[in-house]
Amino acid sequence: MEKLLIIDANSLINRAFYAVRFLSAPDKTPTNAVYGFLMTLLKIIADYNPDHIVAAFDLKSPTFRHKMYDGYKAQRKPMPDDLAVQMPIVKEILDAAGILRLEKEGFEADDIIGTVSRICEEKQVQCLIATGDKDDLQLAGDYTTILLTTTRSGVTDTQEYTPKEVFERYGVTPEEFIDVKALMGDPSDNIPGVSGIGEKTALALIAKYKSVENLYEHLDELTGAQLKKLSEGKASADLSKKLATIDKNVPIDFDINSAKPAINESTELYSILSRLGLSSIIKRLNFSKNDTAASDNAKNPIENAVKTVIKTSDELNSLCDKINTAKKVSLIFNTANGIICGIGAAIGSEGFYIGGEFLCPVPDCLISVLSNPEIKKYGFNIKDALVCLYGTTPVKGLCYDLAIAAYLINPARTAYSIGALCLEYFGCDPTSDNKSSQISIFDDDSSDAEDFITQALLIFPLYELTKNQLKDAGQESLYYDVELPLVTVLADMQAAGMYIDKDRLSEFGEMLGRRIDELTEEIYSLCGETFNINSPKQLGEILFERLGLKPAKKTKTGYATGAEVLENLSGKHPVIEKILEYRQNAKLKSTYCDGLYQVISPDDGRIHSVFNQTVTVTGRISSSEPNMQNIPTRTQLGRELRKMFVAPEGMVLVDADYSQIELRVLAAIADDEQMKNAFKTGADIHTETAAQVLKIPFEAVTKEQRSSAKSVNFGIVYGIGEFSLAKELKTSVKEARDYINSYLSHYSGVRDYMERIKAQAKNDGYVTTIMNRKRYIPEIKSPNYSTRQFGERVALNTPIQGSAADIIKLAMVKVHSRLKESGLKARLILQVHDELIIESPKNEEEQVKSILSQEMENAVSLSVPLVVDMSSGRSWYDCK
DNA sequence: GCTATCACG
DNA sequence: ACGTACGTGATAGCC
Repeated sequence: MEKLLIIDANSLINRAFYAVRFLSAPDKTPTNAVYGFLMTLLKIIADYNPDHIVAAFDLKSPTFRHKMYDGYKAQRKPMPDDLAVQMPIVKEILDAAGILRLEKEGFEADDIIGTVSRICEEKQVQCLIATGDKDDLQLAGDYTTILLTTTRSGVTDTQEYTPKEVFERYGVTPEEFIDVKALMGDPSDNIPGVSGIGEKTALALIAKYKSVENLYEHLDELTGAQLKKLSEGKASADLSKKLATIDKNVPIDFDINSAKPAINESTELYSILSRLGLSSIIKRLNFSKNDTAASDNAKNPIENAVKTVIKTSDELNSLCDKINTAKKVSLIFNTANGIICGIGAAIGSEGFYIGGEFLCPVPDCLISVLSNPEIKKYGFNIKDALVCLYGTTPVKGLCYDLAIAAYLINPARTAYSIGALCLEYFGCDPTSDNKSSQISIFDDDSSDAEDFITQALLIFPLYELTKNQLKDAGQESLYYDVELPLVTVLADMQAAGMYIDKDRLSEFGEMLGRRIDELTEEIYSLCGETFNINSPKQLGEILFERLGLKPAKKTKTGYATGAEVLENLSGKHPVIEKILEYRQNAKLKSTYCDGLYQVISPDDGRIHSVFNQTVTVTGRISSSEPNMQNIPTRTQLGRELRKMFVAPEGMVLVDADYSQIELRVLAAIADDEQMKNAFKTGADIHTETAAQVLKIPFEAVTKEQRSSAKSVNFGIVYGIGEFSLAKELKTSVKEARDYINSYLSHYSGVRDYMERIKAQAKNDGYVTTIMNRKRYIPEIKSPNYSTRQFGERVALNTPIQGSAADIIKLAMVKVHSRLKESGLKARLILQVHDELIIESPKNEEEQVKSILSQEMENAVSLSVPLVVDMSSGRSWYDCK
């Protein structure tokens, strides 16, 4: 007999969303409901092997039940956004899979399902209904079986319900199930039922009387409370029965033969699934080789590889010979604690592993391979190895870093491991496959060996795919001229580090410690109690309960006690300013004095921050362990810390920072004549803005007016809102709105740009920078207002912040190479987004300054000048 | 492991 | 009626 499967799509998707932990695609689109739904669907298909499949959906529009009863589903909360965005994706997938979708204005999925099942009953076709809701149990019939799915911790369990099972489980027939619901109601749909009658009573009554109507005819047989409840609830019971009854006569065109193929493994389906990163779904389907090769690849790209672990120096020598002949090798370094403890290498489909025992020191044959520019190296996170090899082995011929390529293709990726990339591009992860297989040649002490060989082997096939993607996205120049050379620049900076005056740092820390102790005592005494001032929870209780201050703001967990809140409270109680000072001192001591002290290298007394090239979504570099990009400067006390960062004897620090780079970038990409002119005159941009927007002479601009203009200039770059500007300016929303309007009518190019870039982001799904750096913005299509607003601000800001990042990165590459080719000892040691710091011998200072200003100001050619401010001094503090 | 806070551009 | 300026990283407290 032919078998038709009907999917109660909304029900299954909804269940899947709550049953599967949060998952997301590489572009951050949530996918847990999609994934869970498809897993359930595939399991049911595998278990029941239907000949036809249809999926029924609810529509947003009101149904006949809403018209009948205002309260219908009235209390239902709107779908979470993370779920709502997945609905259209599931539809897209079903369409691509050739699964017929049914939906009908004015009806619910259940009614469509009922109608289809009635048609099946009439035609005597076996009908299976996959759902997560018991509502459909009323549809069970001679030819109709309900598959009630429950998903627990990712495992789908199905219970079959034929009329027989319904009766065994509930003691009523499927039709009577409607009457049960009419009595007991359904809180999730807001069906009232009879107040005071629950599931147990309803089942018992219907088992005995068979229907609501018959029950009311025999009401005289009942007594007491039950009689009272039922008498009073008759109208409600009648209404509820109507609401609970599934309509089996929905006017739909449904021809069972239009639901032909079970699942069609189309190329389109493959591309959607791979876009979403749902490789485990892909694996379960049978896509043709052509599809999986649609992006040029076979399933396991390294199936026929040969793997060898180097055991002797002779073998290592002959490997090096091989590499010298091949002129091309992929390398993956196993680094830990600044030491290379292993190298995976591949030449074509031959993979090798060189263990740590051969690498301390690195043997000459390997050094000559690494430093030979003729031998092309394809790597992954090469910077780590460069840092390890710094000073002993110059590495030349770096021609690809896969991690960086993957970052440019989509900077929002969370996982950059080779395994994760392989999963994304090939639908399988050979690096994790290894772990389960037991291959005897690897069972000695080299447990890492196979993993690194596998990774090295995977670099080539991933290179082939990613390099084409870079080309298609127009990112070749960004990659080969900026990001790839930058790997070496960052490695050099990281290896160089920054010298710090250790003793002075600890003295400063002790000073702060003494002040913190004083403040602690004062705070305790002012509060009449000791507590942990560092605990926002305890502090909140003290301030807002014990001292009775007015809690201005709330957080998820309690009272907000941030600086902003406290500042508004200052004057209300003497302890507030003490707490603010305490906070400042505590922050400086713990994060900076103690934190930095711990990471001073015992070898050279310098701090070697890690510069991350694949972290930010906008293209900026980030700095960590420690973060050297957030050393205090805004307050005098904090700024003192910069006195600790010094150049060693005979050297100076040279500091160059771009003046207003983001606003200049904005002027250029928005092509705003007014703003470009403002920069061309060379006057202070904020004063200029104030003068222009307020239509007053430049000389007449007051400090306050300049400050407001500055806030607006910043705000524009971030995607300003009148509310936030009002808060920033401490003025009314109306005034803020007037200012923005006045600003935008003067800088009309900026206004146009804001509209243009948002439309573009909506249309393309991404925005780009001047060098074609790309960021996807799925949020901009969100049905949720604030999410979408966020997307719009990001669309506005990313090209600005990202283009500024492009520019300074290019400048860094140029400065680095100029310093090298000029044979200078000066070296770049730090980048802080719009600022470069070079440690230079005193006698090179002038030359260094000239290189910095030339290369930074001319890194790119914009329609506005780029201006660099330069300073130098013995300490970072002195660079002002 | 998450939240609140605060340091930077 | 709602939320409300972009991008980072480190620390401390707390579950």
